[in-house]
Amino acid sequence: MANGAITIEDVARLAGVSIATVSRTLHRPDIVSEKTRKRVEQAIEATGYTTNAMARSLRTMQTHVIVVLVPNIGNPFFSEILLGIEAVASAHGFNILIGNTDNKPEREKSFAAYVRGHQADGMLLLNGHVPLDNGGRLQGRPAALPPMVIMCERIPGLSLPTVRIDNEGAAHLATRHLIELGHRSIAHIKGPEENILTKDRLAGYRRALEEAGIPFEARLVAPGDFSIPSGQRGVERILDEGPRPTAVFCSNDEMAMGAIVALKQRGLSVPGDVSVVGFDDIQFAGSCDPPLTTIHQPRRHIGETAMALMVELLESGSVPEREVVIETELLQRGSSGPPRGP
Amino acid sequence: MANGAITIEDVARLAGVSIATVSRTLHRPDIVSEKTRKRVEQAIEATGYTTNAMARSLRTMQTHVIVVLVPNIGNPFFSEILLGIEAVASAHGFNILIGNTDNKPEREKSFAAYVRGHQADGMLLLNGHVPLDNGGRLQGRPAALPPMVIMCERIPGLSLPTVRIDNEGAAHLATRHLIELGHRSIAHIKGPEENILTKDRLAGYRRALEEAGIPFEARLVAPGDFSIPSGQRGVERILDEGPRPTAVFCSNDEMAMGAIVALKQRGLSVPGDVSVVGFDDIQFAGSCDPPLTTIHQPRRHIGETAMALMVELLESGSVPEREVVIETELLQRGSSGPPRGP
DNA sequence: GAGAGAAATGTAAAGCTTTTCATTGCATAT
DNA sequence: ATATGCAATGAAAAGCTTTACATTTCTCTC
Repeated sequence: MANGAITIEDVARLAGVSIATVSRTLHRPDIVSEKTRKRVEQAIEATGYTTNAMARSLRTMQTHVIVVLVPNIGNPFFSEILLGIEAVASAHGFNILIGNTDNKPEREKSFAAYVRGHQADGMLLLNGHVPLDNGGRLQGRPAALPPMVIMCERIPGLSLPTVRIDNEGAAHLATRHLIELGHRSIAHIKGPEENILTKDRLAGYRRALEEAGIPFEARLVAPGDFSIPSGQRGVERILDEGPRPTAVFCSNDEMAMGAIVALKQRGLSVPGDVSVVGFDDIQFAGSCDPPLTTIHQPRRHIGETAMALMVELLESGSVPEREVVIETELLQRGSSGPPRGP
Repeated sequence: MANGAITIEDVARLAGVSIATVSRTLHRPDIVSEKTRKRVEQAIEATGYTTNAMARSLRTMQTHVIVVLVPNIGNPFFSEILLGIEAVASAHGFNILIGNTDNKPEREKSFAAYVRGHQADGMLLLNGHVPLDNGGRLQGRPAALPPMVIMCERIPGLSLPTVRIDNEGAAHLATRHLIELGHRSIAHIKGPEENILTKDRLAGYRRALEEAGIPFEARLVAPGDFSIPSGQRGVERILDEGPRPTAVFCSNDEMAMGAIVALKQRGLSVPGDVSVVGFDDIQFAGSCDPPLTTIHQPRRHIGETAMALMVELLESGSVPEREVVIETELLQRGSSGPPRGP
């Protein structure tokens, strides 16, 4: 950096006091006399001093930085959660370091090292798995886990504070909505195979069918990967393979938008011929044509809650082994309606 | 933190060497004998040691962290630029700290303090203005600016390395595209008033009209704020105020999508009655109905270029006073076509 | 086998802050 | 005037690393 950096010593010299007094003026102004405080403040102003955060962190063992592990910042779903995290973080004097993992284990580990290397106080996990290596250690660390809060996906077999939505319940709600409209042949486009979200949402879909006495048909379930094109492909596959369903429940909104594109391309109307329901309520869900019926996740709120839990965890030191389940909501918009009469 | 932290000293003791040797084993393994290196590596493995990044940073005066100031991470436009930054950063061993400013000066300053406080080596500015206070000092700092690279918007009167696209030229291209299709009455929906992007794109629009001998009509220019609803309002206002234009060039894609919604609501077809052209090529531009004709900005590439410039800046120490202009491209999709014949 | 030179290792300082403990200064009470 | 106590300040250690310089150990040559 080589910038003749201004240190606390420079300020002390200019103010004619010891460095301890400068530190106190900054940290606990009440215990320093008014006269010297003024002098010190002037000196700080004159020199343009700001405390070297590294040195402070080294001394206090606190960085006030929280790492957030995100699979993909490009995904607007995550970015709104980040806004919620940000808001609470900055209100409590924390900064967040966003770790874009791309689902690559080596990237996850590199960010986990951040916490281990004392560059961050804790970690928020939006990626659905803890960066643990075989020995049950976090990237080589014995036993004690750093402060962590799991977000959005259940991680089985690990008791860490968790914030999540009831994916199974919400999927059940979405599917029941279609059933109540009168649909009996309801397709589903899944998310990526290993994903827990995928499993939970599929389970909710199946339970709703079951409860309504509708037999589950494997033919009506297409694989997907949460992308728009995979939604298109999913619909095409289902249409090609048998009689047309009257509704499709997609595991996220992007795929639902892809599904609508594919249906339109085949000359089918939405919701006239086929109803489509998504999941997430992303930004464009209300503005596409037709506006998408979907499950609204209060993303901002999820982020806020998780960060609040982290702050509590850091301040109390204790680990509140708690699971917060955030309420979701079905937004009924234009893409779903009753099936065409017989 | 209170985690009986493992320090370099613990490793040294276990390996029976001095801490200097441990440090060297980590830093310059070539200058330590094979035998001791093995012993040290074993001790590191056994203790699960990782170097305390704060202490290292304090010593080396380098953090390998770059702050990126973003107005709004929620905006997918920015998030893809971030991916580009991320990619180059991690390839060079840097981490990025995303500073979501919400366009609030106090937040910008708080992140600028990060650089001043030696918690970051440099700053990438996506927000269009440098967090300078009156005295021409960066948040109180005299003279020397920290390493900064400006992205996406020109900042007048400041000679810092810049990466941007040619907004005026791209807007000109988009407008000329409509003119070449045969349109003569072309509306424009602007971005936020103070924004430089707004001005540049408006200028490009005007130049294209001028070159084609089409008189500029203030009536055909509506204000906007880059949001979907503002695009809707813009179109409604133009339609309400006079004869219908046959095309609309919007200053970004969100507003273009809003414009399409509003046109459809009025029973107008796109592009049959009115052509719409956007700007940015956001993720959903290709999947909406009709697919949006727009200016493609290679966002990832922009991010990569800027971060590469930053790395160069940090490594060479010199400030390459350079302006890189990234090429844009007109993507002709379904939302634009020739005007209906007379 | 001695000595020179190179290689390997150790010692200690520096980087900047916070904080404990000690000291100074002052006011009040005796 | 002296003692007592409190408020304000200072000196110095600690936090962990890197690295310049000093020292030791080794290798090779004569």
